[in-house]
Amino acid sequence: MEDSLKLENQLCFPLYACSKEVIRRYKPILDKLDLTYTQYITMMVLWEYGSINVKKLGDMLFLDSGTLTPVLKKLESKEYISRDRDNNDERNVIISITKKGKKLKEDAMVVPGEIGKCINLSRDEAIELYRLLYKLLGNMEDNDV
Amino acid sequence: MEDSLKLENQLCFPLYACSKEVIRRYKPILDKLDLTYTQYITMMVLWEYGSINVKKLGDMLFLDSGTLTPVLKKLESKEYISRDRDNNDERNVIISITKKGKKLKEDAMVVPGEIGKCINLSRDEAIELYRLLYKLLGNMEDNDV
DNA sequence: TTTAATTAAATTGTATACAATTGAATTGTA
DNA sequence: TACAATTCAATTGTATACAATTTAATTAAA
Repeated sequence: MEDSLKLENQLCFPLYACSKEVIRRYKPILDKLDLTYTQYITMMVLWEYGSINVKKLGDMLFLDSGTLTPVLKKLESKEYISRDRDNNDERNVIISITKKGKKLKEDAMVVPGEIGKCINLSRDEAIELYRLLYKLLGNMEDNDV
Repeated sequence: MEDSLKLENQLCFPLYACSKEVIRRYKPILDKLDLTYTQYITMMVLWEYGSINVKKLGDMLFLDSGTLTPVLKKLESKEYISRDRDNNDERNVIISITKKGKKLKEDAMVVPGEIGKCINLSRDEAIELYRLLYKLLGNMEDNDV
């Protein structure tokens, strides 16, 4: 294939560009909550589960401890979460949401709606995009193990 | 919406996760060429156009000079590109591919095929994903200006 | 035509990302 | 039970990303 190295013929590039551009759209919205995007998706897991250890959190977010540790320390300093060693297995650190962290969810409720405004895909398209992304994600995980 | 803040209900998150995972798949392949992903997509533009200024390159790659300057200095140190002020407008810096940079393309020809192996979408699905990503990207650019 | 506004690249500061390594805890096994 | 292998979080080192600022060059406007 002569053109296989053209930027416009890549599937990965629009994926990469789209991801960054969407996250850029999050910034002004999340700034009001004093959260970064990484902190926001971390809080999302905590809003849903209340507490979870770093390993499982990393599996969910596709992030390793090298990335998560500083993010979690930051969220701890903002008093949205607490970090404690697991007494049953001291290797694990359990992250738990605080009262202040739970309260933050109320302010965050507006975020998905705000982001939705700049997505501009039809409902069917959004569903199809979602399906394809998770299919791709699943395929790649299989090749891992 | 009660569940609008659940991770699994986000469209952005699989976009973000997918982008990172695919780029992670590039790493062992690009390591052989001693290129990072950002350096690789930069070289892609240069392989196609030969020379381009930093502003236009940034528009194409969705990257600003804060990101590009160090990437370009690195590629310059590897002698794949040269950086020169534009004599017609000294504000611009023109990036040009070198002989060594052109030669690198031969080795890079295998990359798209290697990546293709871990994508595992049907041809129709890949085309549809590509379409949706560029549609989303286009929509967001409109809301910019 | 002198000054004001704009533009482009570089710089600065903050926040990811991730590979590789380290150190402590736990598990598996001889 | 000892000890090797594994696991987890943290650390280290490198490379992005991007907002905001700075500096130099160019363009617009009074």
